[in-house]
Amino acid sequence: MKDVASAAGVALKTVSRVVNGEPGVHPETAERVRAAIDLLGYSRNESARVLRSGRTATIGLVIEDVADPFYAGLSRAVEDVVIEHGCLLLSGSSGEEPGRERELVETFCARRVDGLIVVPAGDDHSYLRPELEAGTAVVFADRPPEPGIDVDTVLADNAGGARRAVRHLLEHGHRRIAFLGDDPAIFTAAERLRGYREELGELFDPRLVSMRSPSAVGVRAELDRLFGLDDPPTALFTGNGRYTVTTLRALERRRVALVGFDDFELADLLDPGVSVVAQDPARMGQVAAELLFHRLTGDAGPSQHVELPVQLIIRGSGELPAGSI
Amino acid sequence: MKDVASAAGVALKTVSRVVNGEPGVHPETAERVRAAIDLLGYSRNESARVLRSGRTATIGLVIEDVADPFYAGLSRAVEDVVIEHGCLLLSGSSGEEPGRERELVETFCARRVDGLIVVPAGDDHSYLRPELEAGTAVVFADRPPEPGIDVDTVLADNAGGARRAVRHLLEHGHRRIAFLGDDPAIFTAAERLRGYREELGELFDPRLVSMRSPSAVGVRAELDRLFGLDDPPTALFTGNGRYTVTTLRALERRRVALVGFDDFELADLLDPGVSVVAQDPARMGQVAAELLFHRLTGDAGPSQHVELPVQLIIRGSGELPAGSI
DNA sequence: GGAGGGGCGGACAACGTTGTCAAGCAGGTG
DNA sequence: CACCTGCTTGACAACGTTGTCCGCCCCTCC
Repeated sequence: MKDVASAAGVALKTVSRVVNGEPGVHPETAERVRAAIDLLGYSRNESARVLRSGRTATIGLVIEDVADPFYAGLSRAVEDVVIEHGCLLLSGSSGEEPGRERELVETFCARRVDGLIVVPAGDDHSYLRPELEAGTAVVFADRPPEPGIDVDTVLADNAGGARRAVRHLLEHGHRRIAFLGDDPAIFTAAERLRGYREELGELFDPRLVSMRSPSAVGVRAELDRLFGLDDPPTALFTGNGRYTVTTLRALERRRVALVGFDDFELADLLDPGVSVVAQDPARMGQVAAELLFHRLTGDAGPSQHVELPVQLIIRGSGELPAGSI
Repeated sequence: MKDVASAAGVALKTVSRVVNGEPGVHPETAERVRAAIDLLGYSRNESARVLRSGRTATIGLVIEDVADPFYAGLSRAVEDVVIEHGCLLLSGSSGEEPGRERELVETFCARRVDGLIVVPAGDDHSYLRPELEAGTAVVFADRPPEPGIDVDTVLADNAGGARRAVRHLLEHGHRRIAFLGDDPAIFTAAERLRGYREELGELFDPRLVSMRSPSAVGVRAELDRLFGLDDPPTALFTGNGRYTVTTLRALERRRVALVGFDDFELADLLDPGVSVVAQDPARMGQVAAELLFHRLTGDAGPSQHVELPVQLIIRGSGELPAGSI
């Protein structure tokens, strides 16, 4: 900028004014400055600007894994809102490790991001307190923060979706419905289990529940166990997208009534099409980002908690009658 | 940092030394400084550090769309390498718009990223010249830069993959093989068309080629046109993952011999399983990031051009005989 | 006891930008 | 002609960090 100023024969500040489109610069002078800028290929140093102004125009996003379609969709939606507000997005995958989550958040904060969107991997968010007090805006998405932390949150209607899935299977005559889901330490998994249990009421049987991380081998073994029971399940409810796919693969084209949580590409092309309770990851990302920018533009009201609806999509697998194995 | 210094009763510089682990500080003093840091919840302002040192420890990634599984996989791999080097990742989706690509690159450069990985959307990369001269390291992935720009590049063996796919179909008795692909203005689409054409040799028939953006309606119409020909195709070769899925959907479970470029989740669960020529997006991201860090650690040799192999995966659809429609 | 040296701590400038404040200048008005 | 006003421009400090350089203190050795 100094070079531009001397090339244009003006003061530093005048160049700054031109670069920032501030008023009060003679059009002719501004033109001369712009010419010098082009000539020298100058581009403003954002680090210095940040240092001076305090605003980084950067948002941090911590998710579990960008390579997971759910989070990829969420990311893209967040990115669109962020760009629209003239900001950039720093993103990182926690890989479901609380330590990594914390590291990412702290690194983002050291870079003075204006706001954070976090899909938490762990339960302990006390490390966020100093940041919150320092005025960093934070929004949690998909999973809530630990109880003591009071920030804007966007969740899906996990329990309601599970109830809807189970009700659908009950309506098709099933009484023995198994649940295959993630470790209940994960909030969404626990919520879906709750919905499943509530909807089943007296039909609930703990032997029909299998919750662990979705390895192909593990799921296969669990299916063997379930179908080996005296009173085996006639229908399956799978607790997330990856679980649904792993289960379908383990079933090896056996036709079993099944409803999955989360939609996934090609669910409609399988035979039968896979009925699912669909979330809208893009909407979740969009809402989270909008809540964040609402805070950034000065809203200091009480924290908001948004619950997004889910939708049952009927494609065939959920409508198979009992006894079709 | 100033507050920490006065709280610990030392000079600014001493705090700086402790924070950076520089030698020459009495252990006891360092301990006092660390206590003050914890007490005040201090975290170093990276912007100021960048301003002073010039290194941002940030890499920019421009892709087409994070929500596309191919780029999501690539992103994740880039992210892993970047984190391993103690850096962060700024990413943005160009949405296949050259203007957006340019904007993203320029914004990243204004933030003084140490390096850039670009999946270009456009053909004109002259805007990169000043950045390259300014010493920003750049790697192109998936598609090459315009001819005049000489930078490290990672491409898949697009033409070879297409040849392999076509050869596979020829080996199964097909002589009328249609190609459905993206606009040949896109490098990868053009290369795949070239491979298709070369492998077919005299069997090549321009009426069997359909290249446009993959809308559901468009693909349906093209299939109608192709199958309405006097001498209709007996097999399809689809030019990328999205095209393959759109085509499968348009086929409405008609059984047609098909090989797709790009692997996709659930390809194995469809009936028949979809044979594909698979790229490895994670490997591409990893190689691109490693090339970049190689440059950043001082390699000034001639630009490198890596071609990644592709792999034919046989699952059933590519092995259907002619006349099975 | 004094000189020399090593270990440690501190003062200061600089990175590139922007906010504050004031100066210069032309034109209009009393 | 003096004064005021409004427009344009510029000088300077400050943001928080790090690199350079200097000085102090204590120890050791002569």
